[in-house]
Amino acid sequence: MAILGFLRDFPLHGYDLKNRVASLAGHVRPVADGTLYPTIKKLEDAQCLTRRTAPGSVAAPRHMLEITQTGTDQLRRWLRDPEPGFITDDNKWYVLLAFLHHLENPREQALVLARRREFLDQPAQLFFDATGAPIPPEQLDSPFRKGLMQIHRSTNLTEIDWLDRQIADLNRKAGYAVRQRGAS
Amino acid sequence: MAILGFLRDFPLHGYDLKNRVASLAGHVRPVADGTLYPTIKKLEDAQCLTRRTAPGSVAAPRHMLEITQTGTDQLRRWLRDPEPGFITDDNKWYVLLAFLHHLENPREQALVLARRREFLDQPAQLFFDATGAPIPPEQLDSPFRKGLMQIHRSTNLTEIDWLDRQIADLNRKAGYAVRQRGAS
DNA sequence: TCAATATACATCGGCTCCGAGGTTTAAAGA
DNA sequence: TCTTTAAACCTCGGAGCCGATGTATATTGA
Repeated sequence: MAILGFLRDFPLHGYDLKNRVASLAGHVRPVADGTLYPTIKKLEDAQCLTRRTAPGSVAAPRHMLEITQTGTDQLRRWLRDPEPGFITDDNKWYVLLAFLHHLENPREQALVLARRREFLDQPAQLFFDATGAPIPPEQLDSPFRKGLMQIHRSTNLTEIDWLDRQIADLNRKAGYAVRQRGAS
Repeated sequence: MAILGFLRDFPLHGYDLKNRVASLAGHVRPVADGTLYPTIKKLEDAQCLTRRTAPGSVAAPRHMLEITQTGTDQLRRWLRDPEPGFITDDNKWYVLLAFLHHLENPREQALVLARRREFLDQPAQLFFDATGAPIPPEQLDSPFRKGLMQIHRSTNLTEIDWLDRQIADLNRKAGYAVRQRGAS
């Protein structure tokens, strides 16, 4: 998703892509050559991108990669109907968020944000005692577990706040679009 | 790490472990049978845990798992000197945090928190333009990328705040310990 | 002039993990 | 009584990813 997402902005060669992906997701977990290049080849085989050789600006020749219509469609499908992990795993969610603007319909964008919002709403019950009964945060003896839950709750609230404002914004935009279509 | 961490609290059988791991890390990404049971076997082979069969309270017989001294040592090594991913990947970091109390020395605990603190300190530069120049957050045209960076910064500050208070606390504790040893 | 470095691409073995499928046991319901 | 459900465990094939290794090219600097 990150490869197609970046290529949707402008054509890039593999090495550049590697650095951009590394800056985004890789801040957390850098992407290895052995992952990137086979993936590029897979996307090429699937006709999601095309490559043409260009002289390297500094050294070896580059393969300039360009996204195709097929690739754009694929990217939009991934964004519109993301796999569960992209909603529940923060790392993946951030990657998705970084390219959500490529889904051009504000109503569809809002739907994706709503899925995340819904996920954040369910209260996290992380720890249980020997009998299986949930332990409330204030009864945890480990200060680290206490902090873990504090941080989790606080960051969730921050994101929920942003999500709600964003969803309202997008629905307003979608509403205008409908009214304009209705008026024309 | 989660398996040994949970077993350090009290003995459990595999099925129970599965639910607990799923509640912790699995809130994000549930753990599959095909992952859990081979891992238990690996830990048993490495003498990190022992198992004895007990009648199932509800149905099929259970394998009660108990952590050994070797397992405790291994757990402490993982906690004391975590792999980079456990510092930089939020999911893994939260798992580590959930069991950090099993590292009993407050000075060692503080050192781990300091590693996370150091990581959070480096400013995240996530996006670049076509020339490779970094794009400042306020110049991003995508509201999602803007929000992404806002949330990232805000949650980082929350965690940094907690980390600093916690590290100070732990060092105070370690200081008392030293003074007490010195006075005796 | 020659080595060292950085750019840029590629492959391969190995490891981890998942999901699908399967087994056994006991309780619950029809 | 018989089926269904849930608990509890296990295995295997395949997919994905990583790290090591290797190659070619241009610049830098000793």
